[in-house]
Amino acid sequence: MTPMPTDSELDILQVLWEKNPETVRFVNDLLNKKRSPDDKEIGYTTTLKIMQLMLDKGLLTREIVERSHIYTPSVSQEITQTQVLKGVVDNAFGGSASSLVMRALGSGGTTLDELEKIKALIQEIEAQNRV
Amino acid sequence: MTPMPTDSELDILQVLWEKNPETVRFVNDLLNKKRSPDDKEIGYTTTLKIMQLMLDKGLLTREIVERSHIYTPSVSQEITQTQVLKGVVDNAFGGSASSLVMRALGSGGTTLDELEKIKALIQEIEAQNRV
DNA sequence: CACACACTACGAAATAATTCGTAAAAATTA
DNA sequence: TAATTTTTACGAATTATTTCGTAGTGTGTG
Repeated sequence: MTPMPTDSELDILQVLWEKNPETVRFVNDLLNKKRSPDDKEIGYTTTLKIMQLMLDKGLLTREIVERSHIYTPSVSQEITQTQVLKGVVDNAFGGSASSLVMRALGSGGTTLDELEKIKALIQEIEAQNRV
Repeated sequence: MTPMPTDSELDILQVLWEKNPETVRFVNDLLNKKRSPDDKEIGYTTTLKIMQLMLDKGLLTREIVERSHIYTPSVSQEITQTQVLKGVVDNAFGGSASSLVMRALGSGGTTLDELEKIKALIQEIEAQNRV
């Protein structure tokens, strides 16, 4: 299995999952656009270095198109998010996924619309379980 | 605000939230009992050092009882879990708490019983919102 | 062609987190 | 009371992560 991505690596993966595939330049520009204007810019070579390390670790693949490197995630968003979540459940929620869910729902930040979707998912899981 | 606890700090906080308040010896023993027998033991002074750092950061307080130091968390489980969750939502779920919830529910690990509790919580939140 | 520009490679510094050794002090035990 | 044990304090090594400077290479422009 690929190693757990670090925080900066997750920042980069999030860009690539959305915009995949892309160049270092593109990723770096977008990361800088996203961050609050008061903290310091990430240098281009910083992003480059991290993406090169991710390549070594097997988190990304790349191909050379017109002498520029184009990166693609080699780990899926779904698997990675599940992996991250498992880490957090263990590390901060005593292993209980449901207490994580309850905490997430309880601290606001979920619209009524989203609650509907979540209810629908629960129905689905229950139906699945009933088979 | 207190800083975000590191991974080892969260391990310790989890013990103290549950068993609070306790000594370094107790925490260290319990942490070692919990971990898989194949990875190396955490040394007593390691746990001691981290708890001392946590004291400096304001994550713990302590009092001296019969010349032994007794530690108590000075951050609540609820606030800390919310803080950790916010970090993860930003760092791995593009800021969407509901997609974190859906992922957590989707990857199994939730019993029917827990699903019921979650549904109840959703009802409650919806009722709240309807006011 | 010479210069400026964009890109990659890579070493290494800076920062953060974890781990432990050793010393000192106090308590218990033999 | 001497030896052993328990505990805290603290410096320092180790490991992981992030950051960047500099050099090299190729492209295009004036």
